[in-house]
Amino acid sequence: MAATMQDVARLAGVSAKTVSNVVNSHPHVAEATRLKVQAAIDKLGYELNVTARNLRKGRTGLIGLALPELKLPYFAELADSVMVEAEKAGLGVLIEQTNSDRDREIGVLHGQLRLMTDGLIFSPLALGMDDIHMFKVDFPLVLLGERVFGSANDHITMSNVEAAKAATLHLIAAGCRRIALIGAHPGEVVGSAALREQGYRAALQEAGLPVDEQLVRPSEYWHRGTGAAATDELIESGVEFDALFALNDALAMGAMHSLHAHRIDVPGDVSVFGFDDIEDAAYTRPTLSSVSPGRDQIAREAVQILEARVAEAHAPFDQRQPVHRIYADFELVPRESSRRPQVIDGAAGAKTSPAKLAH
Amino acid sequence: MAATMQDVARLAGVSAKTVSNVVNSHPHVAEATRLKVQAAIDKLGYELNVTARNLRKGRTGLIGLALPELKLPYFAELADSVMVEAEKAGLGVLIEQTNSDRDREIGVLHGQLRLMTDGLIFSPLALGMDDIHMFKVDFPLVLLGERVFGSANDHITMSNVEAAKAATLHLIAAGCRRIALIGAHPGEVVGSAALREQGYRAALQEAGLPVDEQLVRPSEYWHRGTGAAATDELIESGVEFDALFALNDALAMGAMHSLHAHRIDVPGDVSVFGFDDIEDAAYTRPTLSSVSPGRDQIAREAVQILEARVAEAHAPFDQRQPVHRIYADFELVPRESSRRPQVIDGAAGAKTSPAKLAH
DNA sequence: TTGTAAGCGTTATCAG
DNA sequence: CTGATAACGCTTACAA
Repeated sequence: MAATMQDVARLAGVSAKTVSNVVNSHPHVAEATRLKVQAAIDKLGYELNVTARNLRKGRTGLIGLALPELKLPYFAELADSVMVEAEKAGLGVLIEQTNSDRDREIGVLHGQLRLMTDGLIFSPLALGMDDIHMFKVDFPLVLLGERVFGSANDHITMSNVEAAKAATLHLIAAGCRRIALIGAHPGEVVGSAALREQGYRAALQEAGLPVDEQLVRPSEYWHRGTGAAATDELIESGVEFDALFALNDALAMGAMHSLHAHRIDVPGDVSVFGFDDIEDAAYTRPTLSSVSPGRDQIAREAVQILEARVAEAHAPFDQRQPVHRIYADFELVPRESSRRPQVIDGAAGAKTSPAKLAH
Repeated sequence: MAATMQDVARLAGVSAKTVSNVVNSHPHVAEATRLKVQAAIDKLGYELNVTARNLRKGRTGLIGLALPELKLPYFAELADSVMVEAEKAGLGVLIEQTNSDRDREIGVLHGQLRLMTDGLIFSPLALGMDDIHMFKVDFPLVLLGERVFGSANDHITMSNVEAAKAATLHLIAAGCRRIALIGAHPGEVVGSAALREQGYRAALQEAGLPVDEQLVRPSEYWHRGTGAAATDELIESGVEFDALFALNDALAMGAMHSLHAHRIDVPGDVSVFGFDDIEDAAYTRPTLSSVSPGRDQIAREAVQILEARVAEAHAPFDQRQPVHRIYADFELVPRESSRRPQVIDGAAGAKTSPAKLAH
C-alpha cells in the first residue's frame, strides 16, 4: 500500500540506494538526481519505514526512561529534561511508570521495555542495595537516584549529603537553632532520606549544635498529607523548634499547611526549607526555599552517557569508557520561607536569638 | 552476537517457525517440543528481536502522545492515564512535548513521531480551527481538547460548557450572586476558555442573574501567577464579588493566594471553584472545589479508538467505524473553598444573602 | 556519483 | 503439529 524506496526508485529512474542517499541527505549526491528523486518522493507521498531501517541498523533509536510516577512533580520535570536532551540526540523516549512497585521495577530490567529500546535510564525506588545483582545486565543501563550504590553501572545522583548540609547551614546562618527534620526514614542506610539526614546531622555538628532526636520526625511517604501530619505531631508534642528542614518540597508544603493551621507564622516564627525545587515552590504562600538538585545536569549526563554506551555496545570490553559515577551540582534557592525578619533588617541573623514557638 | 531464532532452532533441533510458535505461545505446540525449545532459549539467553517482528507485521506496537507540557499537572495525569490504558493493550507510549508551539505542533503531524508509531493521540493547543485542513492525514489520529471541532478525526473532549455551567450553578446554589470569572480569553470562539465562559453565562442566565462584564477577567495564560494577578486587579478595581470561578485549578490557586494576601477569607467572604481537579486541589489551603473532567475516560476511549483504527488501517474505507465524537462525563468535586458557612449550619445557602466583600 | 546483491530476524503461507 | 521458503523495506559492502 504505502510506497517503498523501490517505488520511488522506479519512478525516478534510479536505484533504491540512490533514494536512500537522498533520504539520508548523504553528502555525495548530484543535485540533478537529488531533485529528480525528491520529486518522485513528493509525488508518491513516500515516507521512510523506520522499522526497516532499525532492523538493518540494529538500533531502535529509542531509549527507555523508567521512573516511579509522572504525577510526582520532580519526575515530570526530570522526564521533561530527559526528553529535551534525547531530542537533541535524535532519540525518542519510551517512558514506563513503576509506581515504586518492586515487581514492576524488576520487570523494567527484563520486560518488553528493554526489547524495544537501545538502552535504559532507570530511577529505582523499590529496589535497593540487596538487589544489586539484578543490575548486572548486558545492555546499556544508566542508574539514577540514591537507592543503589557501588553497582557496576553508570550512576548519576544528587549530592544529597552536601546539599542537605548546605541547606541546614543556611538555616543556622539565618539564626535558627532548633531545626526539625521532616521525612526521616529511621533505619535506612542509603536512599534519599538517609543521605539527606546525614547532611543535616553533619551541619549541626559543624555548627556545634546538638542533635535533639525529638526533632527528627519520620514520614514513610513524602507527600503533602504526610508532611502536614508529621508537623501536626511535632507541634502537639510540645517540642520547641524554630525551623523545619523537609526532605522534599511536598513534605515542606504540607508542613507549611500545618503551621498555618496552627497560626504559626512562616518565616516569622519558623523557617522552612524544602528539597527538589519543583516549580510549585516558587508559588506557595510564602514562597518555599528549596534545594535545586541539578535536574537538567542529571538528564543531560544520563542521555549522553547512555548514547555513548549504545554506540560502543559492540566494541570489545577493554575499549569501553570507564564506569561513570556522577554527583550532580546542587544550588540553594532561598525564598521567603527562610527569610528571617532580622536578616531583612540588615542585622546578622545569627546574632538574634531564634523565635520561640508558642502553641 | 545476540542469539537469533535460527540459533535456538538449531540447538533445539527444530525449525525457526517452531521457535516462533513457542515464543508467541501459539496454541498448537506439542508440550515436548515446547520444553525442548524453552531449554534452548534459556541456554542461549535468547531474546526476541522486536524490530524484526515489527517489520514483518507492519506495526510498531507504539502509539504517540503529543501534548503541550508534562510539567502541567493536568497533562502529567493524562499521560499517566494514557500509559495505563496503553499497557493494557500491550502498547508502548512515545510522548512528545509541543510546548504549545505552533511549529512543533505542525511537526507532530509530519515529523519523526508518526513514522515511529502506529497512530497518534494529539492534544493541540496552538493549532486551531483555521488549521483544520492539517488534520486531514492518512494515519490513525485521535484528537483531544477543544481547539478543533468538526474535523474528520475521532475527537474526545471534555464537556466544557455543561461542566462550567454546573460549577457556576453550584456557586449560585450556595448563595453566591456576584461570581467573577478568572481566565477569560476575549474574542475566542472555541477553546477551553470560550466554552467554559459560555457555560458560566448560561448558568447565570438560567438563574436569572445578570452578567456584569466587569466580573469577567481575562488571563491569557493559565498559571498561578496570572491567576493571582487577575485577582489582584479585580480586588483593586473595587468591583464587588462573592465568588470566583477560575477556568483552571492553577488560576484558582493563584486567586486563593491573592485573596489570602488581601485578607479575604475563603470561603467565608468569597467562594472559589476551579476546573480540572488536579491532585493538588485536594491539598490547597483551603482545599479547592473543582470540576473533574473525566480524565480517565478520555484516556481510555482515546486508546481504545486508536487501537481500533490501527487494526482497521488496511480495511476498505466503507468497512470502517464511523468517526467518534465523544464528550467525557464530568463530575463536580466540592471541597472547602466553596463550602459556605450557612450551608454547613444546615440552612439552605440560597436563603442567605451573599457575603459582601470588604477590601 | 550511482548501481547490484545480500541480508538484518522475524512471521505467513502452504506443504507435509 | 512442524518445516521450508519467501517476503517485510531498508542499508552496507562492493563494484562499476
